[in-house]
Amino acid sequence: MKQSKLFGKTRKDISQDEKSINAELLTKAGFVEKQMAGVYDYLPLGLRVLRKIENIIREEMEAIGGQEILMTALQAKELWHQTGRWQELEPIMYQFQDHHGSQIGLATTHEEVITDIVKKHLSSYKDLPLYLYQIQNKFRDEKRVKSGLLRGREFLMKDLYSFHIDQKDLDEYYQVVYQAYLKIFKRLGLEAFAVEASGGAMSKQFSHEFMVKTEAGEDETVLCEKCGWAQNAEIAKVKSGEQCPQCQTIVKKFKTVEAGNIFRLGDKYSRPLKLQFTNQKGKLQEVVMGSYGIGLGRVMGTIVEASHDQDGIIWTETTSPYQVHLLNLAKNDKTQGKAEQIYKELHQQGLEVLYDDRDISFARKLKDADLIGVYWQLIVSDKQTELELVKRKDHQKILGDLNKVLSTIKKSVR
RNA sequence: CGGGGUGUGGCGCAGUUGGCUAGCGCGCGUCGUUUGGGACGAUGAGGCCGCGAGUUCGAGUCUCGCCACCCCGACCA
Repeated sequence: MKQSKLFGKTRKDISQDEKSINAELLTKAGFVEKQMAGVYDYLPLGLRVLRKIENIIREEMEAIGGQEILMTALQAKELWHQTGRWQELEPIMYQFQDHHGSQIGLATTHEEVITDIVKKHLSSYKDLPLYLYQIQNKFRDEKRVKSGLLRGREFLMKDLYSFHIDQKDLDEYYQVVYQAYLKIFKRLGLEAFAVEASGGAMSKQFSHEFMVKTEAGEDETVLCEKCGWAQNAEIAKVKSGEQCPQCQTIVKKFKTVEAGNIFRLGDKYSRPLKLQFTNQKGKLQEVVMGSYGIGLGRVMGTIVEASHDQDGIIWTETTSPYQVHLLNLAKNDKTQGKAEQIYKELHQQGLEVLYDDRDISFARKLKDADLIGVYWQLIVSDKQTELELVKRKDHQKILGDLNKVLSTIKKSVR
């Protein structure tokens, strides 16, 4: 992609009202644009990152047997009435009347709908277990939005729902998802750890939250840095400064962001909505359910919070909007041609390249590149005869010819 | 839900006790000089001062009424 054609410019100044680091950097770098408080548009760079996050999550969902579907955001009151959540969620659900006088709600979550859909296609124990997921927008009329992408009113979320014949089967799959989640966050380049939490409005049974350490976080977690034991500070029996119940190390309290969560729902939804199946003995029985979420925008915001410096964002290898940011600092024609050639070559090698071909000063190119935060920066210039490959993460520099550069990048990508 | 604040070129902001032609920075256009860490000069385009009413010789500025938005706190993924 030639940067001269890229939609979305970097900006030096943005509104002083924007307090969060993630929204500030993402806006300055041209990844997102705020439409309203807690509602963000994604520009080309931002969407590329979102897609990368999405693809990693999708791959891991498929790997544990998930089948992707897409449910509606518009939902009728009737369905929600049956579980009692039309009233329960009234404070955060967008509810309104359409021109026919029907009561409609925008989905805050999809347990009711998925249960209703599955009911139409599930009848026997032979149909179980079943794993369905979607990546779709959720709407929540938060009393107070804040922290940029970390708490929005419209946000993209991956939600997986599982259906089982009994609690035992759910418990086993719960562990599978647990491991898949750890893998997802690892692939995203985030250091996440699972903490025990109460199920909140979703479930009465124990659940887990996947937390990432950052000052921008709204949650507090008691964590043992040695063995990884952790609990949500709200329900933790062990307090900061006390000994870890597993390894006796002193535990500490950290601010964290909840990037994902998993719940055992049991029959909370299958009972009121009558999602039943015929068991081996020919009798009707309630399906046992689980639900598992990850907020994609929140993940994106969390990466920025957890990985940036004074100059800008530092994307992780797998979430960087492009793999390489090629910077043309040349002014004479010969080097200009060299940059063009390298751009074509990298492209042929199958690498995603953002090529800064703009006719502006070198200083602005470097500033912009640091702000945008692509994982690798590749600099072509008159002064330096060799190519300069810079890892944005630690400013580690590698000088060499194109072959050396290519092998370094490819080795890093694996 | 409580508290605080803001609406002025595309963006960020200033605008005094009401006063004359509404400014500054960034960005954008043109020309020239520059080129390894946000270069410089010249020149140009771009405004229903949130909306409505009122006071006044005169309103961005004062009064009243709307509308919209933002930040902080409690709460919540």
